Amino acid sequence: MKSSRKTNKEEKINALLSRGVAEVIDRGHLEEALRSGKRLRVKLGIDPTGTKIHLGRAVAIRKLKEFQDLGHKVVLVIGGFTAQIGDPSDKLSKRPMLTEAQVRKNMADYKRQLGKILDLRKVEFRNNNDWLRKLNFKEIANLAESFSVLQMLERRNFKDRFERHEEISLREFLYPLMQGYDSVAIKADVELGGTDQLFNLMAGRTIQKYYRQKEQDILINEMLEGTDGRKMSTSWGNVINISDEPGDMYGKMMSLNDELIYKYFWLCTDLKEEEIKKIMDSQNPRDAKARLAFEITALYHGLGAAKAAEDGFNRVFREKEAPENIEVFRAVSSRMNIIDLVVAANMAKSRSEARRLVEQGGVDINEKKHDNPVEEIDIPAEGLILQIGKRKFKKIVV
RNA sequence: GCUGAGGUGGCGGAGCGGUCAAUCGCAACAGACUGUAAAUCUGUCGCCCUUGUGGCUACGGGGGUUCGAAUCCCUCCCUCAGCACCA
Repeated sequence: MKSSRKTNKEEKINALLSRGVAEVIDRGHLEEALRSGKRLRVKLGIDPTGTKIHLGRAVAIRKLKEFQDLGHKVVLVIGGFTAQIGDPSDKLSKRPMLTEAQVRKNMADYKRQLGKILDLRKVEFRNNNDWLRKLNFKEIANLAESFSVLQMLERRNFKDRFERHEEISLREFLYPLMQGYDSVAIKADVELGGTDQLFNLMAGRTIQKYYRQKEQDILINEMLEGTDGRKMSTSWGNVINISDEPGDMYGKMMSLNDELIYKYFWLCTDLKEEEIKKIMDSQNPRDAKARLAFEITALYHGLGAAKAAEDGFNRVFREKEAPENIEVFRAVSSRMNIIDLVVAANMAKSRSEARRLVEQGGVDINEKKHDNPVEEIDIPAEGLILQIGKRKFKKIVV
C-alpha cells in the first residue's frame, strides 16, 4: 500500500516534468525539490485584461493543477500593475490602462474560468499592484543594474525590432524587471509559462538572486497551435475558449486539423499515453477527433453536456437534421414575406443580408430550400423550422 | 520643438478630381464537396427600395474650390517615425 502510493507519486512527478513540457530549468533541482516532500510555491502570472482562457493558456493552468494535486501551493499573480505597462512578449500592443474596478470585474470572470481547472480554495491570489506600486526610483534603478542593455537586446523580439529600427520603448525593458520582482515578492519556488515567456521567467531568477533569494525553477510548457494549425490567436478565429458553450466547443474541436489530434489529446486531456495511442491507431481520424472533442468538452462541462453536444453535432452534421432544442420565435402574423421573417426572427442583421441569404440558397424552411425573396410564407399551426446555413435554426410559431 | 509620414469598410492595406460603395489580403457569411464547423472550389460581404445607367449615407472633424472630391485648398483634432549632445 505504502509503496504503491509512492510509485503513484513518482509517476505523477514524472508526468509533471514531461507531459507537454518544452523545457525545465533547472531540471535536476526541481526534480529533487518535488521528491523532497517540500511544499513548493508555484507561480503563474495572470493578465487581468479580461481575456478568455483558451485551450493553449489552459495547458499551463492544467500544469498548475498537477502541482496542486501533489500538495503544492499555487500562487496566481494578477498583473494589476503590469497590465498598465504592456508585455513586450505580446508584440507591440500598448494596452489601455485599467481601472481598479475593471481589474476586479475581469478577475471575477477569470476566476470563474479558472475554477473549471483548479481548486480555487487552495489558490493564493496576489495582485502585483500591492508591491510594484511602492517601489521607488532608487530601488528600480538598482533592479535595472541586474541587466545589461545588451542582454535586453538579445531578446528575440527586441532584437528584431532593433534591427528593423523600430521603436523599443524604455518601459518595455522594465516589464521583465517587474515580473521578476513578483517572484521575489511572493517567494516563488517555481514559475510556469509558455516558451514566449522564457525571458521574463529568467528575469525572475536574476532578480531573486539580487535579493539573495534562492532562484526559482522554471517550467516551460509547449505551445498549442490553433485549430487550423496556425498560431493560436483570436483574430484568426482558431481559438477554443474553455468558457465556450458545450455545443460550440465540440463543434470547433471537430474542425481541428487532423495532424493536431494527437497533440490536443496530449496537452488538453488527461488520457494516458497508451490510451491515446490506442485511439489513434484503432480509429479513423474522424472518430478519434470525435473522442477528443468529447473528452475536452467533458473536462470543462461534464459528461452529460459532452454527450448532449456530441448527439447534437451528429444530428445536425451527420444526419443533417434540426437539433432538438431550438429557440422559438413567435411571429406576429401567420403569413409573412420570407425576408421579413428572416429579419424578424433575428437571423440576419439587415434586410440586404437576408435577401442575399435567400438568393444564395442559404435559407431552408422545413428542410426545403426557399430562394425566392418575394415568397410569402404561411406559418402553419404546428410552426415551422427556419434554417440559415448549416448551423442556425429557429422554430417559428404564430 | 524641428523635420517627415499618415488617419479609408471588422482588421491590414490600395486608390490621390469623375468609370469609387471604393483593387487586394485576412476575418466573416452562403453554396458545392466532405468523416468534419477541416481543406479546396464558387459566390457574397454599407444601408434601403427593388433589380435599376435606382436612392441614401460613407473614406479623422469642420469649412472651401469645382458641374463633380476619398482624391485639390484652408483649418482643427489625432497617430507614428526621425532629429536633438559632441558649437
